[in-house]
Amino acid sequence: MEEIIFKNVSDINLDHVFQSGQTFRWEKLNDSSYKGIVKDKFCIASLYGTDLILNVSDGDRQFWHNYFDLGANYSDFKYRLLTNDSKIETALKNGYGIRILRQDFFEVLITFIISQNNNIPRITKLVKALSVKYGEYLGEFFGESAYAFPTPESLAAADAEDLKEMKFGYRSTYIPKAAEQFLKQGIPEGTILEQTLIIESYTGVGPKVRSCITLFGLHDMESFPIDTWVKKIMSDMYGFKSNEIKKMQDFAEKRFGDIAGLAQQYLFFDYMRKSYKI
DNA sequence: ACCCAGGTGGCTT
DNA sequence: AAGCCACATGGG
Repeated sequence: MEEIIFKNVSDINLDHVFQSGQTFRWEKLNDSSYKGIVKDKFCIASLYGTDLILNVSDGDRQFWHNYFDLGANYSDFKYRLLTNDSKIETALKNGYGIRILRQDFFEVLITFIISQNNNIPRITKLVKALSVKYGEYLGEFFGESAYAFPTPESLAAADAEDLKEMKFGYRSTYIPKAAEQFLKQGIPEGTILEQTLIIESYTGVGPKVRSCITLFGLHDMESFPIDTWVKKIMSDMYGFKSNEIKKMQDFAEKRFGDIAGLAQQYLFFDYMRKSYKI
């Protein structure tokens, strides 16, 4: 294990980063630390004041700098959101340390296919079980065997019947199918509109899951995923009816512009936290 | 026994 | 284009 230190990191809080429903591969250890697996690396991330300390199996500083999106200025983002909409202030305060991680596209594709009509604790369990069964063994890590997220090849070869036994339910057939399509097409390229069409052509991917994939897997900060929580937020805060999805999208685009996805994360995190009382 | 969770596919108006 | 409904599973 090697240590990487990023000093004076602003706008970061590990609970906010890892419990905002963007990744399902990090586990809380104590007040200041999480352990997680990213690609074929494991990591213990700790925050002491404004110093982000990583103990990692692979000390590639640039990789982790990119993963945590440390090149971006989130104070500026928040300032812009607030000047456009004073109503978002509470959510910005409660989720001040959210950052949009730069995650692996394929992992995001599969985990958000799993996420549909499901809840975060259960998604986390399923993603872990999937990694244990189909992912590469990385070694012992905090007294536990660590496994990478499965490769497209291994999931393309997975048997849907096995996935059913693992309780993936009706999503079982979607997973090998998606992996197979990804092997043929790779990461979608072109304009965001072209990418959108490709991503929604996956079975089990509709507008909401696609939106999460472009936001978290392609770092398209304009994407504004509307799930059951966001529907509630949009009706409680802004007076929309719960079936007015198109109107909500247009509103978000107008009000939050090129960082609507980030605004969504602050709102989602704040509302979900209050409802779950985590 | 119902309702809900980071919804979607398929079918019917 | 919009409105139903089935779909697996587990927790409240």
